[in-house]
Parts: sequence; C-alpha cells; structure tokens
Amino acid sequence: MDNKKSVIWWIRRDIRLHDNQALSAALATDLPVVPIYILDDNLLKQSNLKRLNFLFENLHSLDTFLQEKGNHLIIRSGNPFNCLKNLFRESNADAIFTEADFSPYAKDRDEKIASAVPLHLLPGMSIRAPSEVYKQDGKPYTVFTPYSHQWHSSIPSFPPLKIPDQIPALFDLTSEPIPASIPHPLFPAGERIAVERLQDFLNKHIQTYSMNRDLVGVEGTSNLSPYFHFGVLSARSAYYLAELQKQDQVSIQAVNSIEAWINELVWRDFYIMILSEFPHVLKEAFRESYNRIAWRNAEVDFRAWKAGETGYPLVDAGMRQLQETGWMHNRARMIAASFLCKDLLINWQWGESWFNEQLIDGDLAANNGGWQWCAGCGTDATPYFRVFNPIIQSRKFDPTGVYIRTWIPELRNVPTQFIHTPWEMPLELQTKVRCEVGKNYPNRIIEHAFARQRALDAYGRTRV
DNA sequence: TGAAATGTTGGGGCG
DNA sequence: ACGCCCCAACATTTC
Repeated sequence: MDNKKSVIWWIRRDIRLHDNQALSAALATDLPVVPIYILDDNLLKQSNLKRLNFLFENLHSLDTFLQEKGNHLIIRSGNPFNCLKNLFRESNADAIFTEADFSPYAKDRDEKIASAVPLHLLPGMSIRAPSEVYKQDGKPYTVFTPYSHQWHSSIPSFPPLKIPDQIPALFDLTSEPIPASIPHPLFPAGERIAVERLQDFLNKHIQTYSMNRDLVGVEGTSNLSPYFHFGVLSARSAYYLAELQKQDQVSIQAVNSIEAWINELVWRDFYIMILSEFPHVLKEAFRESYNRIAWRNAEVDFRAWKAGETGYPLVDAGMRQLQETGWMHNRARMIAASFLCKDLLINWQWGESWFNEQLIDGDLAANNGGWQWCAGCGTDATPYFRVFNPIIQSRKFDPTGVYIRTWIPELRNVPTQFIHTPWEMPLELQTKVRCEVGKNYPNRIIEHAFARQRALDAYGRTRV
C-alpha cells in the first residue's frame, strides 16, 4: 500500500454527483476521493424489499457514473463506526465528508463517529437545514404557514453545484459487491434519469399541477418522491430549477402551480425539521393529549385495510396500488390514512408502519409527519373533527373511476354511476358486470356515517 | 389539503 | 296582486 493521503466521501442519502456539497468539499481538498456506501444493518432491517432494491439499483448506477469520472464505489457492510475506522486507516485518509442527516439515529451515529475521526457534515438533505429556520425567539416552528414564510424570506446563497469532470481515485481498496437488484418498472434508477424526469415535469406538467395534483387518475404529480428520498435528486437543485421555470411563466395559473409544487418541497423541509427538533414524534403523538385516544385496533379491520378490501373503492384502489407498486398517489394516501384513523379507529402508528413497509419512497420524517397530520395529532394538524368521507372524496378526485378500475379489476365493468358505491348496484346489474358485492368484491366493513360519529366521540373524549 | 347540520335567501307555483 | 309554502342554492356554524 502506498502512503498517499486521501479523503473519504461517505454517501448516505445523497446518491448523486450533481449538487452534492459533501462531494464538492471532498474534492476541494485536492486529494483522491474514496466514495463509500455502508450497508448498515440497523438501517437495512428497517427498510423493505422494494426500497432496498431501489437503493441497490441506484448504487449500481452511481458506481457506473463514478467510473466515468475515473473513480468507483466502495461498498462495506456492518457497523459504520468500525467500517469507517478501518477505511480511514486503509486509505490513509485526512477526513470524512458526508451530508448531514437529521434523524435521531443518524445524529447519534454521526456524533460517535465524529469523536473518533474528523467528520465534516455538509448541508444538502433539505433545502434549508432545520437550524436555519427558527422563530424570532430562537425556537423551532410548529406550524407550517409561518415556517414557510420564514423559509421563503431568504434565497439560497449559491446555485446548484455542477457534476465534477473528474473525481481522482485511490485504488487497491477492497469492496464488497453491490447486492444484486432488478429495475423497478415505474422508477428506473440513476440520477440521469431522475434529472430527466424532473426536467420533463418542469417543462410539461408543473404548469397544471394545482389543477391536477389531486386527481388520482391523472398524472398530475411529479412522481419523484423515491428519487428525493435517496437524494438521487437534489431538492435544492429542483427548487432552483422550479424557480427558474417560474420566471418564464405568463399565466397566473402556471405561476400558482409552480408555487404549489415548491410548497411541497417546503413541507419536506418542515417535516425534516420537525423530526430533528421533536424526535418524540417517532414514539408518540406530537400533541400529548392525543396519546389518550381509545383506539379500537381491530386486527380484522387492519388486515382488510392493508389488503385493499374495505369495500370502499378508492381506499382499496390506493392500498392495492401501494402493495403492487410501492407507491401511492398523495391524495389516495390521505384518504386511506383518514379511513384507518377515523373510520376504523386504528392507531395511526399501525398505518405508519405499514406504509414504511411498503413504500419505495418511505421516508421517516415525511411519513411520520403525514400520518400525524392525517390523524389530527401532529403539528399544524387537521382539526380532529375533520373526517374525510371516502365516497365524496372518490367522486371528487376520481370522477370517472379510472383510478379505481386500474387497481381493482373486479370493479372494471361497473358503470360510472355506481363505481364509488358498488353496493348500491341492483343485484341484476351486479351479475351482469360480474361484480357481486360480498362475493368477489367485499361489502363495506363499516358504514361511514356511523364510523364518523364514533370517531368524533373517541377524539372528543381526549379533550378536557 | 372536510363534511354535516343548520340557517338564510330568493324564485316560482299556487290558492 | 299578494302571501304562503316549497325547496334549491348558497352561507354559516358545528363537529
């Protein structure tokens, strides 16, 4: 082994070469860069097969990209502390550069590592770091709207960073193979494709985002969440490009749409901040009083919900889309979540876990924030009495039933008049369209009007 | 980033 | 012509 010095670029949730501040800081040392991804069992066991597969696909892609830049990816598995100490010695490293992560596990892990080796934490996971957006009194926000105003009150100090031309390497380091994986049919891996998809969305679709985002049967959302989760896309870069696109718009609607989409990026920052500042949200309700809800927690209902067999077409369509693809439309997520918490009176944490087990974009901060919001127990929460009516939501956001028919084959021939309420079909018609409610499509497991009242009572009892 | 219950208004049918 | 009722449409309140 030569005694040439190097620096380590520890890749976690920034699987990209573009706009990567940790990589950029590593390159600024003018030393060879050792890119490493550590397969940390503590994290892998909290993931799911679809998400792991997507991760591995992206690691393959990153390795290919690195080789074009004269480098290659090192894979090690085990405890990050030990892996890094070993690699630090093997590569005669000066320092480790990495993107700051604000989850409790990550902060604890990084603190321990920083006490043993020089570890430089760089921003980039969120557009604004949690500590960047505080109230006047120096405390974190707990309500989104004032947070977003403060968030918008300054602009990023520099444009997105370019992909480096070359990344000088250190050779002769051992690497494990990247685990085998197969391409996901809906989310092909790699930052080139991700950036292409972002550009396509910004060029063609974002102008109608506010009009179409809630229509579950329309490609109205960006469908980029898996890429943002793993940092295959830089949120900062996406924000920057969206702002540029906004300058070119003439119609009010297009400008509003772009602002609405940017707002979703701000929500992402908000929940990253909330998890960082209030880590208790992983264990319990953000608002203490909501820990007292007397959940029914009926296992049978939970199974029906997971399987997409509640008898409410839009809820079932969403849950089946989730299980089949690892992704669910955002409006469907809200409707399914409301149904679990309010109609079934099942603890939102059960739903949070199931989503985490199924989602390819499953993100600790966003998933927890979304669930607490739907359950009405989180920051900036929906008032507890706001109960979605799954039939009205269905009529409003899937008017022709195209989404329902896509994910529930047994409802495919049901006329639009009955697509949201198949139990109202005359028996004759049920036979004719081969959808017999109670036989090949389930009866409603609960009647909404009754369930709504029960939820109002249960939630109401937690108040003084 | 609801929905239901309740209240109000106003047009039209009718005696 | 007028008051009365019905009820749809809209607004407000309540959960």
